[in-house]
Amino acid sequence: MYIYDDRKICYCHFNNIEQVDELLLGFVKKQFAGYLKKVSSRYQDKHCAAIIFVLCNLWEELAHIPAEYGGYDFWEEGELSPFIAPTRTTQGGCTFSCAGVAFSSAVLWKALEKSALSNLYVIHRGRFQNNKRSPSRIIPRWTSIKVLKDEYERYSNKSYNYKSSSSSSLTKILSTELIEIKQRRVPEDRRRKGTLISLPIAEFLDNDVVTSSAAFLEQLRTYTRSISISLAKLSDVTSNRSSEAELEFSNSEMGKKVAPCFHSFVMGNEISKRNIELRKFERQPFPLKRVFHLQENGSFSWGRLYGFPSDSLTRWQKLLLQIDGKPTVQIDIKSCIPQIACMKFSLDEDNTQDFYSFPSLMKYGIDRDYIKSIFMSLCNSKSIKKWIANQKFYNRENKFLSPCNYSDIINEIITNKPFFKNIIANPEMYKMLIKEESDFMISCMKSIMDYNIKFLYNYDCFIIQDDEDQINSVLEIMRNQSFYKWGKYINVDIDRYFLTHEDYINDDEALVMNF
DNA sequence: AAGCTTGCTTGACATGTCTA
DNA sequence: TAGACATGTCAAGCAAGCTT
Repeated sequence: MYIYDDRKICYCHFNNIEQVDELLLGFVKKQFAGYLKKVSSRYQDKHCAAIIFVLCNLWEELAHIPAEYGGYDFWEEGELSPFIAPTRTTQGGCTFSCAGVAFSSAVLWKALEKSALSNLYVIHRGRFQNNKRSPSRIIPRWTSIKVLKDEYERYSNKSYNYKSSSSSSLTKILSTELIEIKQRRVPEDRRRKGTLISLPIAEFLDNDVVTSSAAFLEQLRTYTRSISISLAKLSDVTSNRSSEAELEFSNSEMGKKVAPCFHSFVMGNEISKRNIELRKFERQPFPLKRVFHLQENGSFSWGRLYGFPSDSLTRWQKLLLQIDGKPTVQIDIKSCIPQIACMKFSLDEDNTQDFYSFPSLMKYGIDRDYIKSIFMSLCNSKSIKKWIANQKFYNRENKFLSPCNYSDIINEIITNKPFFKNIIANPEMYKMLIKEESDFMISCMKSIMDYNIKFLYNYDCFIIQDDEDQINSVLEIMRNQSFYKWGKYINVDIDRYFLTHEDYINDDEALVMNF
C-alpha cells in the first residue's frame, strides 16, 4: 500500500480487514472526519474499518475495468482518489464514479458480497461552499447511504421475484427509501439567468434589429480553420530575448500561471492528456459566436466575438504562439474603450494621448495604474454615488498617499478629459462602446480576409505573423476603417513577446496544439 | 469590478440494449 | 413488451484565470 498524499492512493489491496494498518486508519479518520462525527464514538472504529474494507474491494473491482474504459490506466497511474461518488441515478439503477471512472451498481453489489458486511457505506462527495481556502475539489464532505443486507440477499440469490413485486425490488428501495442522496433539482432562482444570448455572427442594423450574417460566419469559419497554430520551442524564443522582456516576465510570474488542465498534463496526468486530445477534436470548427445582452426593452447591446482559439490561450501560451510555424505579433488598440469614446465624442481631442494619465492626480498618489484599475468599475457603476460607496467598501482609500475626496478624483478626470463624462457611471454607454469596438474589429476582419492574411482575434487585438508586409497591411486596414467610422486614425500598439523563464528553458520539445 | 472564458463535477433526462 | 441498467447529452455550478 502506498499513500503519496491526502488525495492520491496508488494501489491498495487487502485480503482481509486485519491488514489495515495505522496509516490507512489515520488517513480514513482524517478524510472521513465529517462523516465520523455523525457516528457515535463507540462505533467509529467499526465504521472506519467498514469504509476501508468496502473501498478496498471497490478498488479491486475497478482494477479490472478494461483499459478502453480508462479504469486500468487510471489505476496504474496513481490517479485513483479514495472517494466514491454516486453520480447518475437512472431508472431504478445507480451509476457511481471514482476518480472519473463510472461504474455500475453491479460492481457495488459484488463489493458488498465480498465484504460480508451487513451495511455498505458509500461515500457521497459533497462540497464546502463559500470557502475559498478549502477548494471543494480537495476537501470533500460526506454523507452515507445504507443498503440493507437482507434486501441485497434477496436480490443476489435470484430466487427473489422482483418482477411480481417490483415496488420493493432493491433498486426501487435504493431510489426511494435507502438513498439519502436523492437527486435534487437546481432551484429556479439559482439557475443561470437567460439574459445572455449568443448568436452566430450577427450585424446590427440602424434600428437595432439583429440579423444573422450566415455567409460571413461561414467565411470566417472556413478561413480560421485553415490556420495552423503551434507554440514555439522555448529555447528558440529565449535565444533572442530582450533583457527588458526577461525582466518583465520574471517580475510578473506569468509563466507560473498555466491552464489547470495543461498544468495537470505536465504533471503527468493521463486524464488531462486525454481531455486535451478530446478537446482538440471537439474544437473544429471553432464555435464562433457573438455575445449579446438582451435589454428589458427588447433591444440588444454588447456584441463581442468569441470562440477563436486564441481566447483560450493563457498569457504565456500567447507569448509562444506561432501561425503556420512563424512567430506572431499582436496588434492591439491602445486604451481601446477610452480611445473609441474620444473619437466618437470629441472630434477635437487627440486620440493618441495616454488616456489613463492624469498628472494632476499624482499629488494624491493616484497613478496611471490606479486609474486603469478603477476605469471598468467607474464605467459600469449605475451612479457616481454608488461607485464612491463601493470604493469605500473595498477600502481603496488605503491606496492614497494623501487625503482625497472621491468626487475630487472624478471632477479632475472630467475636467482633464471631458469626453470621460459620457462614459463614467454609464453602463449602457460602456456596452455600446464595446459593440462599437466589436463592429470595428469585424469590419477589419473582412478586409484582412480579402488580403488573405492569416489572423486570430482576441477582444481588441489581432494576432498575425511577424511579417512587415502583413503588419503594414493590417495597420492600413485599421486606419482606413477607423477613419471611415470616426474620422480619425486609430492608435495601435504592436507587441512582440520574448519569453524567458527558468522553468521552461529546459523544454526541448515544441508544444504543438492543433486546434 | 465585471464580464467573459476554461475545466471539472453533478443532476436531470433521454436513448439503447439485453433478457425474461 | 417491460424491467434493468448501460450509455449519451445537456446544462448548471464552481473555482480560477484572463481581459478591459
